[in-house]
Amino acid sequence: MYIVRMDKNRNYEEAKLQMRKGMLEFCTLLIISRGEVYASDILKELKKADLIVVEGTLYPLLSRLKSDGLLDYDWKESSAGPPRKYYTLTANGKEKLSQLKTTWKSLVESINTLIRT
Amino acid sequence: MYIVRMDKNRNYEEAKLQMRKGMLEFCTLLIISRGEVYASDILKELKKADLIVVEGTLYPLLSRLKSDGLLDYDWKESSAGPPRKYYTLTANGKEKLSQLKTTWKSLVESINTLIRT
DNA sequence: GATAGTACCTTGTCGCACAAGGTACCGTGT
DNA sequence: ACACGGTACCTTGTGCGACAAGGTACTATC
Repeated sequence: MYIVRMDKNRNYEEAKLQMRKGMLEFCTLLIISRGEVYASDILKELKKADLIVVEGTLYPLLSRLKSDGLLDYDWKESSAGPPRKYYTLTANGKEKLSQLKTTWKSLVESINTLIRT
Repeated sequence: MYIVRMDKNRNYEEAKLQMRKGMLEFCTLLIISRGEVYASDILKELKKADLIVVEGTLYPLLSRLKSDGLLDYDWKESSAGPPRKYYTLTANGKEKLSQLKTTWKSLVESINTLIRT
């Protein structure tokens, strides 16, 4: 006898309609899609985009994305310091990102319409 | 002897750097700025913009904005049904909205740059 | 005076962003 | 050899807010 959990907040079909919640996720995927990066790189990029994030936010997010199968990582040694986790998008991650891009565009469209009216 | 609460999450100076959290707030202010509306009107408009919201989300939000001095309301009778609360922006609300518009534009800029790169 | 429609609001749950703190690896200086 | 400063990973505890579900109250119609 199994109990089926709906896992509401990981429902990616509905995520389409909740873009505001996924901003950070979207940007993170976006940054990773541009090339292998590790956590500190991502933090730097997010800050450039005025999306303030701290480690305590980013690491759990990366773990979530990993366990959702959107990300993968490889350990690579650093010339100075401990090894780093370099993240890449999986096929699912790319798929997801492309959906999010579409949603993003239509959200921007909608809000710009609101602003102009 | 008073205890001073910092009330972290109502700090509107920092809100500039946390746009993603304020999407819903932003859109709500935007909608109200276009003319007197009541809750159901706002819900309809938000849904048009693909920002799914339910009553249980909107009412507390409106109360928060009211107690922050960004909104005001007047009771008006309806031709059919109970009276309605029609919301308007206060001076502070207009000020806040104009800040948020600026932040929104620069956020869109940043993300579009990320997308293009 | 029941029902249907509209409108406002509250309660309980859960995920997430954050602050703060913790572990571990590496090279350099003494 | 070992203490340190720098880097990188991760966890724990707190509070807010989005949501689902349920509740109150007013109006008109049958």
